[in-house]
Amino acid sequence: MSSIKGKGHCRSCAIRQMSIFAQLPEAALVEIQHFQPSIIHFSANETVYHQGEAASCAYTLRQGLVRLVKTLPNGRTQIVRLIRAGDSFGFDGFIGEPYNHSAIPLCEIEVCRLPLAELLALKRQHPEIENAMMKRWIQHLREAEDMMLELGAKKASERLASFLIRWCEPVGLNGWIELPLSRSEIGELLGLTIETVSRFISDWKRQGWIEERQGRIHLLDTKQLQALACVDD
Amino acid sequence: MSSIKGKGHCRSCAIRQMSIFAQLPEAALVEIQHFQPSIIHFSANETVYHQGEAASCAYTLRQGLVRLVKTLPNGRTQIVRLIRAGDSFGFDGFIGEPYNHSAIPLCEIEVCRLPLAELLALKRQHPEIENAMMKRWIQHLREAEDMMLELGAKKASERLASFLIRWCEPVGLNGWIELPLSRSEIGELLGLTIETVSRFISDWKRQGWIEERQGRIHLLDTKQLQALACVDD
DNA sequence: CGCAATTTTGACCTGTTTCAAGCCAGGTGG
DNA sequence: CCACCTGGCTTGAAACAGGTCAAAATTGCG
Repeated sequence: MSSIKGKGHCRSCAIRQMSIFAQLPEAALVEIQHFQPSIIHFSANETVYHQGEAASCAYTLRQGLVRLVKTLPNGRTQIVRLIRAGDSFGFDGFIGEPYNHSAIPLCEIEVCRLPLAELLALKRQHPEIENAMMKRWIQHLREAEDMMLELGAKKASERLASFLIRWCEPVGLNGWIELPLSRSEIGELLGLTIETVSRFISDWKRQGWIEERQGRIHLLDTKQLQALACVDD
Repeated sequence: MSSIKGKGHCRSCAIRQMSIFAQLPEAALVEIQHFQPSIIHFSANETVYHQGEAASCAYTLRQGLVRLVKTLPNGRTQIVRLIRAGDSFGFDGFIGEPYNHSAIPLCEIEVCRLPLAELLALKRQHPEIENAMMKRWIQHLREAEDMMLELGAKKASERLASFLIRWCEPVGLNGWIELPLSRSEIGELLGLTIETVSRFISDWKRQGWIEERQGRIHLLDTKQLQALACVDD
């Protein structure tokens, strides 16, 4: 079950530097002490909010990984974005619309729940917040465009190679990194079946281009993957 | 060739009501008279800006239709958004990034070119502009998510039916409406080949579900199309 | 150890692309 | 005014990528 762990305080927040409140000056942090969003824990697959629900809060992810998923009436699904610590999501209420997707944790997570009304007021008063939110929306729009290119113009192996390269970027392309997505979740993200994902990964392991141990992955031959991936620009 | 037609004046702009300046009070319009963006004409397929170019201006479309296209190094392309009159595009410069896509007119167009530096200043001074831009970004993000679902989770016929229904919505689903996209442009948008698009459209014409004359289209049996489309919610 | 869940693999099938003609409408020039 | 050309659209046949279904292998876990 989800559990409220108490109230958050921006002043002492460990991940504030990664959030939309990063640029707020110390003075402002004192000033907005009345703003105490709830800190909430969710376990894996325990939905934070459902597609279609009225959107009265946005969320900032403090720990873990969340997938934003859209579902078709016939049950087919598509992951439209992965959320990492520091990222915020669920702003549909700002335009008076219900949530456009469901938010489902990939593992145990901790979020900071931000009532939109209060957030709106803060945003008005502090241009730094305003600005940070704007930048993130534009960035997300760019990422969404990139993803549409992946889904619309690339083949299975190209999408998968490109995904692995992007995923491993933080470790410079030659270290081990956690891959907390199951085969079927990778499939949901890339518009492929679990079998297709598994086949290519197995094949590339046999080729010696990647290796995997206990949910961690390591790219050995990025040249080959890069070539497969149809990398843009 | 593109041609500059002069300077725009928000006060007398015919499409201001549809733009991000819609909510500005009359008083503000007088106040910002120094803001005179260029009005520019482009002919069909004459690129407004290229993917990768430094982004120093955003644009508001005054007339016509624009496609935002991403291109892979191997030449494959994907239309990531269609822009209609009143819509703005090309804000990548706000986060210091080059354009993430190319903007190419589908027909003769007229745009209002907004220098980002000036727009940023206006946005700071006038919360109405700020707010209107925010709403549009959120809306575009939602539409992008919808499109990812289309591309990732739907079959060819489902994508096409769903596209036609959305396109014809403005005329209440039983009038004639302009369809200024060629088969190959529809394909680029939906991640399909021109042949696949043509086959389904021809088939549905034979079934008597749609008709088409001189670039205009008319849905006769929306029930059937709706069923095909896997309509969400 | 033994069970359940996930992943892998194989065989087969289907939807979509690819390649190749043919068609049709609109525009041009003889 | 008509033959011709051009570009977009349609249609068919064959190839192929990826999906589906089913079974086996592996992994994680109590």
